[in-house]
Amino acid sequence: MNIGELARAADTKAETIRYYERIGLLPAPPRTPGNYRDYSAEHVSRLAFTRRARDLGFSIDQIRTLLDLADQKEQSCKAVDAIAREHLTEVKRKLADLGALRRELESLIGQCRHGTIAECRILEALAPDAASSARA
Amino acid sequence: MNIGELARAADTKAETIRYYERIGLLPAPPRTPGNYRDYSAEHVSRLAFTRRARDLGFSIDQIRTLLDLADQKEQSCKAVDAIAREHLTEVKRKLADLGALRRELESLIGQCRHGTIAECRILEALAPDAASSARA
DNA sequence: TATAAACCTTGTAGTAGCTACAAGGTCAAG
DNA sequence: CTTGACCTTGTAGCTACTACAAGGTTTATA
Repeated sequence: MNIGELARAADTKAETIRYYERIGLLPAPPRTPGNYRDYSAEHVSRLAFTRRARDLGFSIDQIRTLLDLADQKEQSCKAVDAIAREHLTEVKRKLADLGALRRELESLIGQCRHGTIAECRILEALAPDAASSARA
Repeated sequence: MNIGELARAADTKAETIRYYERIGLLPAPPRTPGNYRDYSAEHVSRLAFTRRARDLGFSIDQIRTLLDLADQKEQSCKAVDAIAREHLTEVKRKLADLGALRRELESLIGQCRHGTIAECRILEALAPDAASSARA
């Protein structure tokens, strides 16, 4: 299976696959006589795992660790759980930040009086102490 | 006022200020005889505006436009309002995405049975069709 | 058999928004 | 007059790709 076929199988781009190989996330496959990469089913599942984890927002480094862990069948899954929880915490933090941001933006927009730039409340609100740039 | 003072005044790093100058976001100030940048109050408020807008998640390009608009006092503030609304829409989209992500992660973590890697539900759930990498 | 289209190869540079150096110049204090 | 804290430029690094250029391979068709 060549790189284009793998790309279609795992819903990725060929360039991304080469990138993953370069950074050591996906093992380099054997080559055909014509120097094409020749992938197996193992590559497909490893790449599919990676893509799914990326969709869920795990970083490349976290995925690298997860893939390493996945190969140690006898170990406890504590470390896996820890990575997932760590990521969840991060997602919750971002949610809180974005929620606050949303409220701020809505308040900003709510102040618009549809007048001229000179009396624009949005620009005023953006200039914290509003010394000059929006009023000078 | 030199770059360090401006940095403290606008809660930024000197390197960031130089970067903003390089990309044309902050106008290049005059220089002292010793070739130090020499900033005025106008620079402080422009930078403060920029930082505030960055904190609210506006892109550098959006800020560039906002700063341009802020100088056209007679124009209507429609364009300003449009940029803010566009950004709010984007923030809402991200909130929805992150919310969905959070639910997925919570469900993932809720499945953990604290056993071995071989029976790890998190890893299983991450491998979409779970062909081999997590089970082979 | 020729040739063109559709693939593949490598390497490099670009994206956003900074941040972190290195190697050197300037300035204020003691 | 030296020490240390500043400043200068230029370049490379960060994340996770994406896009291209210049060339080689394979496959289909005329």
